Amino acid sequence: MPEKQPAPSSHDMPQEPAQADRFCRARQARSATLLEDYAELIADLLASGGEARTVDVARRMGVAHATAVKTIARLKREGLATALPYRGVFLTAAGHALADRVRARHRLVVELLVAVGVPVEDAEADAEGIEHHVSDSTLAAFAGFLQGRK
Amino acid sequence: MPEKQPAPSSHDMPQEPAQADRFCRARQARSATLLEDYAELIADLLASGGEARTVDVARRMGVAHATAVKTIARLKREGLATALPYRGVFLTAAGHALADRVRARHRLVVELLVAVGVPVEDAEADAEGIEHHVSDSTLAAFAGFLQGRK
DNA sequence: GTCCGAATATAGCCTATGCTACACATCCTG
DNA sequence: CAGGATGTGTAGCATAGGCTATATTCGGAC
Repeated sequence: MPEKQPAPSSHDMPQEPAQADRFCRARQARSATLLEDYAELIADLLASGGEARTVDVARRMGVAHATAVKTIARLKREGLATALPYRGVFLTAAGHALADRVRARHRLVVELLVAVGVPVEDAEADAEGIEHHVSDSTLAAFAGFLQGRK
Repeated sequence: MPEKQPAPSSHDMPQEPAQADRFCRARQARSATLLEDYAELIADLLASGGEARTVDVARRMGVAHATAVKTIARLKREGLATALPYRGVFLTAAGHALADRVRARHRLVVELLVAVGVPVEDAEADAEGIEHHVSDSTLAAFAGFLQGRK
């Protein structure tokens, strides 16, 4: 048995278990993404208009309303939201807490991007995807960096 | 008909179509993520070991080998890879091009994160998720920022 | 050359996330 | 207060991306 030779490594690669970990974490972040986005959006709608209608949520997410209904059902299942039939959607305490965390993260990511020279519009758009993959450590570094250049 | 009043806006919200666009783009990026990651990993394996075995791909992605087989089938379907049964996996020209783009993006993201103070380990981990959401505009800004502080 | 273990592939199942089409409620208008 | 527009919910379908369990094939040891 060739005893797993480390390969002719003409080119560095990360250690295998560390790499698998990274991908697993990225996958997990991806699956949390949707609920986070919905929670944030619903919180924004509640704050700005007083109510969150499924049709508004759907329009703003850019999906069919049936899709929004299903995702809201999942939010309810996970204890993040409540809704009575034909009334709007509301967030539980947990839902609000999640939305607050996500929003803070989003703002910081946008600020950081802008600080390094990304146009505001692009920063907003990219932040929508990036925010879900920013670890606490990275977030802290962002805050420190922004602080330092004020 | 109340003519869609802009809502008591106690709190700013993005324009609705722009926001939907952002979410759509984020969703699209998310669905491209997997293929990009696989292409990059396979390219790395080919470069460092000379061959990419499905078992290695699976181990490094942190998934069951059956999952890797399925995703590789999708790569083939999309014209990014080729594979003969029981031989390794190879990338087409398109696959290599994709891998190169992804790799360049990955490196730049890591560099940027490190430059603003993120520990290398965390930068590597977060970049795995972030890289798929960085637009060309943002990428260019990153490059400019790094250039400027050299 | 045969046989066994490792690698590979297939099959079948599950959940998440989209969609369209259809059914039912609500509410505003006249 | 009747009726239609609009909002809401349900049903059924598709694909992506996980998994486990079960073949198959390959390749090296003997």
